[in-house]
Amino acid sequence: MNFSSRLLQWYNENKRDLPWRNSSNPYNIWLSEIILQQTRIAQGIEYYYRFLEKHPDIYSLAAASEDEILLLWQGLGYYSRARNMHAAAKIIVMYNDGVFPNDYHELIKLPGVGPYTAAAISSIAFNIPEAAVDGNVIRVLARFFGIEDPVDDTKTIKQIRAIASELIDQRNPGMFNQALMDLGAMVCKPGKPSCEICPLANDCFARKNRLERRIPVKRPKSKQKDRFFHFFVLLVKKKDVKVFPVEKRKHNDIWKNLYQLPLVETSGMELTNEQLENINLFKGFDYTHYFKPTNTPIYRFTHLLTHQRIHAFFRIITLPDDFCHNFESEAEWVTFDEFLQRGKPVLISRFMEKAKDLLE
DNA sequence: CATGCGTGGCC
DNA sequence: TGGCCAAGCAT
Repeated sequence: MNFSSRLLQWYNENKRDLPWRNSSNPYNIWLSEIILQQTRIAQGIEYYYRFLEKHPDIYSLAAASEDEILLLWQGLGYYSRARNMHAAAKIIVMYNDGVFPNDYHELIKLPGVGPYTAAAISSIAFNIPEAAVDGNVIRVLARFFGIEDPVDDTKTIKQIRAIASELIDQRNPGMFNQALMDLGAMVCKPGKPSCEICPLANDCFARKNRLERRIPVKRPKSKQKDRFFHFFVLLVKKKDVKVFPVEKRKHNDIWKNLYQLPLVETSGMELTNEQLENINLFKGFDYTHYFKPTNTPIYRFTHLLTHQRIHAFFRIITLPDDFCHNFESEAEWVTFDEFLQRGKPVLISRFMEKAKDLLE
């Protein structure tokens, strides 16, 4: 039996029962593919249900606000996926009458849709023979064919795409692509591949040469950077209701367009009086009149990202009831419950839970 | 084209 | 514990 036949037979007997596999609706397929980019199924599956329930079709998604979509996406990470997906929905509704593009070259024009996702939608939803090459496929084919160049190199990925295009089953491209990915996820795993149950093991270069643990080869990773974030809850009591200002992150940095508390970023742990002037909100307001950084209780969190280690310090500052917030500011004042309805980084959510009693 | 973008699970 | 990894993409 050839590569494709062995693979498809294995898939037929071992495939996972995943919710989007019960659908051929391109909207559902697209949604699942965006959610699963760089994300484990176990983490993404609840979000898939949540999105479909709230926005069962592309018109519903396109009509939503970006804030609402980011709240739905909260906790899933890589938030540009949510922003791009929402933008793509608007484009499809506005310029294509809500009809999902059924062509690889049209699909890849959509924001958030790259070579992998365009091929996945093409093959799974429209039965077009485009090879969907993700991390799983790269690992399987690198091992099978003994490709020892770094797989995070664009050249190597292109090479593997070309190989996959030769191998793909012309009759069942969607099934072929998903089979290769399932094999990578369930059998040809990164750490300990289960070669003894692999349908391709007999002809696998890495298996034959005992290189399963050496392939795929990866380039050394860049170092983690330390960043120091000082967040402030500027608490004001209005008629027995506690409110505080929040702001939207707008610059091109982590968590773009998510909400946060007023922030000062410093180069080290310490926060000086002078640096308080860097708080974006209420320029010209003398914070030091109300508190000293050194004697205010601090809630500390360390938040790990792929390339950054965020050292976060949260301070709750109580301002007088008659505090006049008549300063130049883009701040919005919210209650604890209102803030829960804004899309936030997990770091902020963790703090909010910890400080719940003090803030509501 | 190298780099940055989140979060959680695993050992 | 800390490093690796997970259905990539944009710039």
